[in-house]
Amino acid sequence: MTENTQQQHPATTPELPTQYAPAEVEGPLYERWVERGYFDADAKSDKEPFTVVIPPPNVTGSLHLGHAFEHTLIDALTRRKRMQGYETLWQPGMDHAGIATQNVVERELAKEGKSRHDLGREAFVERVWQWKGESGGQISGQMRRLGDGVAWSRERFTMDEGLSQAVQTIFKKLYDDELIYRAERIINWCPRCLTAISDIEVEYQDDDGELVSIRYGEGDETLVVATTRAETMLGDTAVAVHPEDERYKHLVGKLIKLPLTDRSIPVVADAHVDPEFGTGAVKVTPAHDPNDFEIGQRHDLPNIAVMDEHAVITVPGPFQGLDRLEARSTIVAALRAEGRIVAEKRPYTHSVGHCSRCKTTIEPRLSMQWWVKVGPLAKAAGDAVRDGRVKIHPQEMEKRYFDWVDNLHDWCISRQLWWGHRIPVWYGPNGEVVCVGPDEEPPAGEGWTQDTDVLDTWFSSGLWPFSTLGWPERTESLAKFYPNSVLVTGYDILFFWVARMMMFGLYAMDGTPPFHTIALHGMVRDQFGKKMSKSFGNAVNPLDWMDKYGSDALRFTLARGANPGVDVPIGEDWVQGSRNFANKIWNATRFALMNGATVEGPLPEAAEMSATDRWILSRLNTVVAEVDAYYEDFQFAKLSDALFHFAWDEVFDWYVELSKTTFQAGGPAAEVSKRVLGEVLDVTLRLLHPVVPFVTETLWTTLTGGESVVVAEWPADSGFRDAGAEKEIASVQDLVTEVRRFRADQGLQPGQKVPARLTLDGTPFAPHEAAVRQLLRLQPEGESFAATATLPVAGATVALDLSGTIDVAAERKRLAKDLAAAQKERQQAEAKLGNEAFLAKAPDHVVDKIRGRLAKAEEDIARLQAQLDNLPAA
RNA sequence: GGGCGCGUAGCUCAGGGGUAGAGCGUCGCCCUUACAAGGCGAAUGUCGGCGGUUCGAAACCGUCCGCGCCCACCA
Repeated sequence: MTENTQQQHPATTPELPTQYAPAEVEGPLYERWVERGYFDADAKSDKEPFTVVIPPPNVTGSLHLGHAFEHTLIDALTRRKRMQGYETLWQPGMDHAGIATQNVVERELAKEGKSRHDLGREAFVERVWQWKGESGGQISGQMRRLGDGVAWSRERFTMDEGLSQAVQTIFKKLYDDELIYRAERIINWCPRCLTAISDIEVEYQDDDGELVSIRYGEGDETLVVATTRAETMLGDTAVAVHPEDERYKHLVGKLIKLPLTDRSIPVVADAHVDPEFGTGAVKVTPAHDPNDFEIGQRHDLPNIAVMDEHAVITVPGPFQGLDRLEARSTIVAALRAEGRIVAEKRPYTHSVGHCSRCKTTIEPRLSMQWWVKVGPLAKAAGDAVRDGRVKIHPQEMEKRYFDWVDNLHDWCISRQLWWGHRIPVWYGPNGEVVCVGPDEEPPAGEGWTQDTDVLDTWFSSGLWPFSTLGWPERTESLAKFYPNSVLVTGYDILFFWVARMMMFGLYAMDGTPPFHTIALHGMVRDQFGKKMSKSFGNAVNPLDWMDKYGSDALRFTLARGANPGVDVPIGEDWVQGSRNFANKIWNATRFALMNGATVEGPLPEAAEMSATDRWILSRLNTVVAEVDAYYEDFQFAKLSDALFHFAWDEVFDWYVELSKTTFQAGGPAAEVSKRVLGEVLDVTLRLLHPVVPFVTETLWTTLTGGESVVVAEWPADSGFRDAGAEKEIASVQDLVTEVRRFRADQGLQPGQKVPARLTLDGTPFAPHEAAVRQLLRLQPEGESFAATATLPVAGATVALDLSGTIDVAAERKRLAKDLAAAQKERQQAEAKLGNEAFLAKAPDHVVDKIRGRLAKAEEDIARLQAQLDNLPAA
């Protein structure tokens, strides 16, 4: 350190090369953090806890940019809290993701030409565990690369033993409370995955279909029904009409012939039918449509299933063995042959449900399944948000949440899969249910069999906030870290996961909601705002960008795009920009080290500091306060942007540049500035650390000699503000900018020295003369000085000797343009101030602002006029 | 069919009653000993259209147009 700070030339500063090479430093830094136990969470600690769980990634492969984004936000939050002195727990783990993972492994098997049935259940599950090992390894590798400060020793998996215990315990509790039951209902069946899925696992999309109108009945007693799923007619057990529909009143209660069968079915009156729609008569297939099922229940109709689990027709006869699509066209053809198609098929776009995992069209099917009775659970979950015990951020999302929990149907939790938590229910020889749970063995003897189904994967992830802490055991960790402080997750799983955690958390933890705040983020999109997907070819492996630009660059880019609840686009150029920022911080710190910036000891008294020093410290503390406020509101984009501009624009481009002459001159003023520069960098690096942990760690430890910025103290606003210094430096900036502009306009090479006479009216500018001269390459005036351009800026005058090189015409034109603008500005301001209504109604600060604007305009006019007058004749 | 949100610089997005902002991109000049992954300077918008409220509207209200998302049992 000491050696380092004595160096004067970059060539002899071996510790920090001129370019930041992230790939070389990130990996070792991360492992050091882990070894030192920074990320561990101690349940016995006296510190206030800060808990956040990872939304457990599915073990279906590797992490994508969406995970990188989410992890960046969570990691930044916890790193800040850790620096603030909280006992932080960032709970890691993964999700077995039942159907998703099973599908992935089945696809792998298919490559070998095998199906899961070739292996059998046990071997298949073994195979999935093997897959889980590989996928899990990749995922944790990516998390380390990203810098996720998780408590690795506490890593959990939704299928590990403790969590299985939790699953069985809550299942039993719910069953005993009659909140879990078994019933035969219409469920969403995926004929490809061969399992039931819950309502939210169905994705509806508008598909093109054909609506055919079919005449049912014989002779006078006929009516016409329309359908897009003609094949289901084989299972029709009624035709329904509206009770008030005069057209059909005479038929209600009668039996009419069902075409293609030897059955006749009743016409029933049911208010569900919309008489305005189609013909006003609806075919009723209770075994294959949820609405029809309900009509069937109301009218005591039989349920006739016509398809098996593969959606193949099972009704004996000509259609048996056809799959549903073949059956559809074949049946329509047969009906047409009988003259029963009254209106030809017409194209019809309608909403069709698809399996969210494999996109296969769902077949509604009557089936015996296990259900969670959600009523009381959902009520509690809604109330917890309604009464403010749990906050949803951004608040607009609350509406969606209420919409969901207030209108929830019972949750089908059984899945006909092999990978997952097997349902802890045994059936006796006569099919009677014996439950179960972790503490009960099934009765000894023959004939008892366990349910072969597994639970919906969200059943176990719904327990995540407390199952990971040891529940149902009343562990120290549970006491310390439940409820979670905040949940950070995507709005896309608000219903799947968040609402379920709310329901289960409140239920299992005696009414204590699982978290205080739910912070929802958006989805990562490509640089054009398009959804990322593998098939579209715009998906990015986060590792590629991390290898190329560093983890910090990726994290900073993602954080900068993170407006609450809004999707975040990202493109490679932007990551590159963030890498440039990291490099900029790197080099600014090198500069500070080379110039002997110090971090030891108290800050100098205000009276000892230059206006430049006071200005930057004033700004620094303002930024500290801003960043804190933004963190509390999950405004990652804002806080990242504030830090970016403060560091780059204010500290690096102005403070450092203005201080160079001070450093060069040496003496007491230089010592003061060295301390200030050290302070500013020290604090800025700490502020940046949660978002860009790696580069800040290297720089901060080098600068301060501290152990690690991970455990450094989070900066506090000292309260220091100096409005006078801020104003003074703003004036200096104006002066410098104006002269730079002039130089550029006049085509003066940036490096070219120009003799100049600086007249600094009043004291404020005098101390800055040396800095200004250096920044602007202004030399002392020579004997032959001939002022050819004069630029008075807010109390200062700069006369430049341009030795006749000035382009007078161009400058005159420019000045005239500016003068016109200033005059217009003055006119507008005068008009406003002359407006009675404005003066009467506008608030004082607005009026003052306009007055200020007028004054500024007048000053500009005077200055510009003077400049014009001082221009030599062309 | 309901609900929510969005249309602001070439692209992606902040902002939100008191003179239009950022990043990236573009143009010009510079390797000025922290940094060319850099410095300095510049250009760029009828803030989707039309009405209304207001002293003042990109912002608030209405309406229309164009997008997106969520929910829903339209056969």
